[in-house]
Amino acid sequence: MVHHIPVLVHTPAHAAIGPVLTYSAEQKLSPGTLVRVPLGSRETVGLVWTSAQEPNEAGTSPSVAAGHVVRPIAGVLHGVAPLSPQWCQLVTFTAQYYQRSAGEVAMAGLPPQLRELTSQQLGRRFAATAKRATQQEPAQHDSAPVLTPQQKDVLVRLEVGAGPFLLFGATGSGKTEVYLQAAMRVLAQEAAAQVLVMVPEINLTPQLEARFRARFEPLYGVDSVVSMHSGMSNPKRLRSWLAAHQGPARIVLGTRMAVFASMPHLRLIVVDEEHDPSYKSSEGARYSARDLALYRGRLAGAHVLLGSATPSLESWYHSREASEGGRYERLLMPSRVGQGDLALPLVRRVDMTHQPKGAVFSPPLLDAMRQRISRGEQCLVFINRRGYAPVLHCDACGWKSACTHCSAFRVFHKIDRTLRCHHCGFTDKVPRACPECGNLDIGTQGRGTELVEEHIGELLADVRRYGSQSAQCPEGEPVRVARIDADSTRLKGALQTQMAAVHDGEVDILVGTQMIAKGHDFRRVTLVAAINPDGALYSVDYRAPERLFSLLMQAAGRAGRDASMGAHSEVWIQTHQPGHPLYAALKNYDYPAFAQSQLQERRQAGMPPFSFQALVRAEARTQEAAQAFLVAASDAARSEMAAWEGWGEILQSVFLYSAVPMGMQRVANVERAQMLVESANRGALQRFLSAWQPILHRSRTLPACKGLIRWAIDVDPTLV
DNA sequence: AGCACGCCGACT
DNA sequence: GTCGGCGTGCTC
Repeated sequence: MVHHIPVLVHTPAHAAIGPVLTYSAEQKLSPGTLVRVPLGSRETVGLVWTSAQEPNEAGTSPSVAAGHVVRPIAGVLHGVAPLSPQWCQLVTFTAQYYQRSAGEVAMAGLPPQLRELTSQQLGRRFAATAKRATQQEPAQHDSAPVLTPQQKDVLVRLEVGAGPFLLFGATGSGKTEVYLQAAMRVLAQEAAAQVLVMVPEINLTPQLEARFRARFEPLYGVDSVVSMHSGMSNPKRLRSWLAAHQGPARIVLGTRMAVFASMPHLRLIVVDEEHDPSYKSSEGARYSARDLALYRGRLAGAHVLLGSATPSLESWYHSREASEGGRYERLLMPSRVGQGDLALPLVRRVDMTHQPKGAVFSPPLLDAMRQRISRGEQCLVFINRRGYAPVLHCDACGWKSACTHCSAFRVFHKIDRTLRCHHCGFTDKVPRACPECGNLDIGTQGRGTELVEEHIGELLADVRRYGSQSAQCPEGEPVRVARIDADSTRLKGALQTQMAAVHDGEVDILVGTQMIAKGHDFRRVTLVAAINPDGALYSVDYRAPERLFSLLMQAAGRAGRDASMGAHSEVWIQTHQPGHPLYAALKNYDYPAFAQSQLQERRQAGMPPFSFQALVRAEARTQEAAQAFLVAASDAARSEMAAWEGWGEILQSVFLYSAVPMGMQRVANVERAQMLVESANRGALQRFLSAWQPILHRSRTLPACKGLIRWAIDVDPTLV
């Protein structure tokens, strides 16, 4: 008896190939089974799927396009249990909601090595994982600390409530301990229970992993805590995946990709720093791991706990009182552990309009830094651009260091005397003279981390440090400045090494980008300074203010983590807008006030969460082709759908904006354009997008669109 | 997405 | 004379 088997393979949504392929097999195969199938001239891994077709008179056999020969399955990946119906449902939902093919989503959610290994190799891996799990070595277990009343209260509410929960907790209020104990309770309640914990960045996984390992490995054995992120080698990733899929992994820690981890007994999902933009994928299926976590939680009957000191406006809005329509339960942890409310650093705003013109560091800030350093305390300096100066320019002829491939300026890196494009990577030596007119006197514009590092070293060259460890040096020691940014941490492990140096007190001033605001606690830092954060106040990106607020709150959390120093810690903001409401709210650490004003603006402007958006992006050889494609596709949508029965209402509620060049119009000689689609009704937007997909695909071939390279739909986009 | 087939420029 | 660029088209 030959059966027809529906199979998903890795193909994009708009490929000419069907979303589900049909193969033949001797035996019936249940959905979720991994198989090897021939595809064209190659063999690839596929996933047995449930037929999307209506059952016909012959049963449930899926339809095959006329004239196609059905090829037999090459083999089954024995040893790997089928993916659960729930996991398949998560794939289906993701594909539908984010307008991609189920095959693409499914295969992207599986470890890459699954596609490369043979059935036998996998079988061996499978056995190895199972064996490791049985070799449990008892180890000293890290006992849980005494909880604050706030933490206890939150844990009780987690147990009695249904969720989803939004844990609104100040930096340092002990959110991680809540995650640990919530996980502990879930695991204790049910023999096979599993917990998924997500963090926004790879950098944050090692320290979290260490804490979870110390707490759970002694109780649940080796492999009971595994990580999943893109920085791992493929074999390690497969090992973690198998451990989660088979059950020995009780805790999975990871970045956004971990939301697709196969966890048959998932009971709790934690999304730490839930507001972080990294949860939104920016390539392939552009999913939001936070949103998918909520969906998956509902599907699996698992509790979902979102945590943040500065929640996303969406989550904040959804956690309003249930009587006002809120859907999440808001849990509060306002104060820092063991220190009371007094321990939050004082926020000082320096009015730069009253400071010497062009000063990078205002005199009062410099004085404050001098004092701290001479006492042996540390300072953190934030600047949002890496490199020495964002632009090089010639006064004589007006030449600027534009990138020849992108609509951006190339950044001057003094360290290796290069001009580098941060968008396409195009790099060459800094010219000695202006390339246009030969003028020898070319200057810099703006400032980056390298310049600030150099500059602060010079300004404080005379300061001597009399820390406790330099007692043997009565004259004191010179100031040591370090810089941490994407350039200084390019090498593997460099970030850890540099952070360790700061912890060990080998650095007095740390200059860096946002990178240093996240995760790491610096016990001896008592002053945090934002040199020039105003840019976000005028940005075209309507989410820039909330990102700035969140960054500054996180930065403030870096200061005064040590109880003895907390009392006099300070956050300095150099600004030309000292009266701006954002800074006023920050001064009081009043996120609710900030969120309320932002939500009010969003409501008035009809922006998310009061509307739903999608963006179609097009990339082409020329800007004209990119826009022509978008215009053609939207014209076709309007004219074709108008004739469809029952679509009047949908078309009326979906608004198509005009095609415009993207903010970064050209990258690596590719022109980019976008078109915003908006609706107050999520369902209408969804139905429109699904129906639009084939029209978009067809528009590609129009003569006016010659030169189009690719296009993609981005649902709930973050950049507008 | 892969991978093959296919038609035009600089090298052994 | 070949190697190799990536443009178009196909895969159950």
